[in-house]
Amino acid sequence: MAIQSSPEKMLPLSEIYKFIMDRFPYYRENTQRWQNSLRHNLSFNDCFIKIPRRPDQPGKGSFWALHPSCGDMFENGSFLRRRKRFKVLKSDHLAPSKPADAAQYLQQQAKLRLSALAASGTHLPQMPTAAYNLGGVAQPSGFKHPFAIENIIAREYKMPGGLAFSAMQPVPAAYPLPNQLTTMGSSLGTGWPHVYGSAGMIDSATPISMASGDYSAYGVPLKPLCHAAGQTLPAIPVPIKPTPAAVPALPALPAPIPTLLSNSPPSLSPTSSQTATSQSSPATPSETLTSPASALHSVAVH
DNA sequence: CCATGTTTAGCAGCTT
DNA sequence: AAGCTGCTAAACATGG
Repeated sequence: MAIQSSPEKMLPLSEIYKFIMDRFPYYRENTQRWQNSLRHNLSFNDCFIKIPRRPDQPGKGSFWALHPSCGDMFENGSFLRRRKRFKVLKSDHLAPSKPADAAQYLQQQAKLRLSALAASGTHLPQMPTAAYNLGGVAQPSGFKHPFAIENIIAREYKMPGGLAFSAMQPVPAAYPLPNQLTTMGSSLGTGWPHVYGSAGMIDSATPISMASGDYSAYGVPLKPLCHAAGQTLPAIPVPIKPTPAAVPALPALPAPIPTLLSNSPPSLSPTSSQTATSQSSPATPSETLTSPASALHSVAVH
């Protein structure tokens, strides 16, 4: 999420930390645990690649980006669980494989995107590193996917099926919606559609039309959300299951806090496949704060 | 020194 | 049941 929401589709570790903590109060605690996990996942997963800093970007550590070919990795647009393990193939010639190439590629694409934005008169991000719109930016389209991050983190989310739940703090989110990640990636022939697809919003005033029939009674898309034009659209945190009760990390919070990428309790996220399919009883607030386990889409290899 | 990055390991839950 | 996935812990290396 953090990487994808950044203007250049790459972020230093510290910015990823910041992104997570800004959005998900749960992760303002026990930082050592999940940050270690995050680092582990970044290095361990082939879907994350390191982009060396340019000389004019002094600082510690590299930038992290998504591998060009990992676009189809997540199922149904959910960040919760990968469709399959992403492994870099030797035969993957469509996308840059060396970090240096990837860096050049990213920067090139970012320029393309920016110039396209400029040409279209689209508002450009004022602060590149803060482009996850922490201040809250209205989405250009009226379409609000039920799984949209803004819906998930809205204080009150009403499930299509009528199940209401209270979500975390009203942190405005600007995580790209499906309509923002449409065609451009593929039109550029990048082989990195989910990364650069956001450029699609530049000139695509037409959102992906999502007929109501595309959703089940529980708000689960009957059609894959992220494979319009064969590409992966952004996903949102989806809880798999409730976690054992524990002391709430942030007792002051009025409501459960969705965890970043996975393991958030069912009550938190309408995007939960379990919520949508088999899980019917909402988790208690205490459950919601127990398992940080989440987010990071790691691949544990055994 | 501390943040960052890599690697190994173990456990739990889920999928096949 | 076996394999896979996700999370966490921990040790260690590296670099600003």
